[in-house]
Amino acid sequence: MAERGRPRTFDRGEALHRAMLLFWEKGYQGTSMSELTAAMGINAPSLYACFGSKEALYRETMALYDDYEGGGFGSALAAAPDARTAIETYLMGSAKLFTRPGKPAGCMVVLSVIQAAGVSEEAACELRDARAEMQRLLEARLQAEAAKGALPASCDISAIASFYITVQQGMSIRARDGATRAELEAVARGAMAAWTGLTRART
Amino acid sequence: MAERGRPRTFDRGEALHRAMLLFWEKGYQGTSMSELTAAMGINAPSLYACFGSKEALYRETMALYDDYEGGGFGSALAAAPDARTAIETYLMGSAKLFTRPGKPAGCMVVLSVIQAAGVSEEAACELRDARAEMQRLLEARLQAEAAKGALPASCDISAIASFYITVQQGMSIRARDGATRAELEAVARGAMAAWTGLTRART
DNA sequence: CGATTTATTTATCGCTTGCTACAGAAAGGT
DNA sequence: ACCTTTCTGTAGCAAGCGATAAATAAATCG
Repeated sequence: MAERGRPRTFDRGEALHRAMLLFWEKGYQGTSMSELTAAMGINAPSLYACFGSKEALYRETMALYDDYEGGGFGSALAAAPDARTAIETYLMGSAKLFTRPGKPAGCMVVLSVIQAAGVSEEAACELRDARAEMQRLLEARLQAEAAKGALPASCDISAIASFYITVQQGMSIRARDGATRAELEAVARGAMAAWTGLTRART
Repeated sequence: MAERGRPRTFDRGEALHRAMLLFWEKGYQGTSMSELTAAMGINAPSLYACFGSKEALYRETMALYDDYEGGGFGSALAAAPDARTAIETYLMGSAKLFTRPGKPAGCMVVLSVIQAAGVSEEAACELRDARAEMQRLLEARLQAEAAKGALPASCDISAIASFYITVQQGMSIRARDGATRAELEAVARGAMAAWTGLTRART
């Protein structure tokens, strides 16, 4: 079953990647079609034929980000020997991810809380779910630790997860504001200083 | 020295306040002139005559926010009996500020890291300075505590300030994402659990 | 009063936005 | 060869953007 018709003259994945970098940096509304077509090296009709619409393209770049840029945290959390190490790895990994040279600072999913303004309600829900998923992952890891008996049954797992998620999201903003990797790592270490207090059994 | 010419038919402060709420909620690019004029109850020429341009209006709303909405933290920090209480008050106050019913969620200055996209370089610097000012305030309060001898001389004051600023900025995002005041307060308490570890003398 | 000053209304301006109609080009199918 | 299918470039759509020109209205000044 060979492909019929005139073959595409550009690499779809490469074009998608370039679109992702633009959306990541400037948000949905902040990125115009002319910027997109210029960066992707194609004309508007090719973009629409290949991706459907600006919003569909945006959602696809978000999925690409989830898979290749923001990813790996789920397995990393599971692989860590204990929950404390898992969360520390999560924060230290975020510090590195948020400050990679040549890539926009901060996390595309986190910043989309604001950057996705103008997108449809449906897409906004998708993004919100992606954010909630991270909280769910953290809670699951903590729950597993509690099941092992390594965490007091009385401690508030969702509050712990919420705290570390908040720190990580704050790191996204700080990265956007110019914070270096070293600064973010110091923040991560600061957050880990709360571990003992957070996981102590309730009185 | 009475005023010459036809008097203005709208209240400048009231119009500015309404513009602030719009910019706060939707950001600079996300707010259009037609939305502004509709919300302010005036026509475009009145807006330009009174405020100069969309960007000038934006900067003026930011100043208004600084004075009346985000303000009070400087004096609150100084009034607290000790640095720990000062920071706890800062975070708990933020939790309240970020979730006031009838007002956009989160902090206008913090969210401007992203929401101010499209604004001039000069205005962006102003906003960045406003953010840096908060870090400076926290550091000054910690420094004062250290001068009293209530904080080990060896602890890293800028790292402590950086950590709590990051948490507060993270809370802004969480608020935008729908977090309740109670959730944010739990995060604030979580951050305070790091205090002992952060302020312990270095080994 | 008339002259001056300022604000308001109406009706745009030039430009960019996201998007698409159309004609031509390059492949496979038969 | 010819037809079909798919992609590409040009050219342009309606709508909205930020901003303004011109005419009118309402105040003070002399």
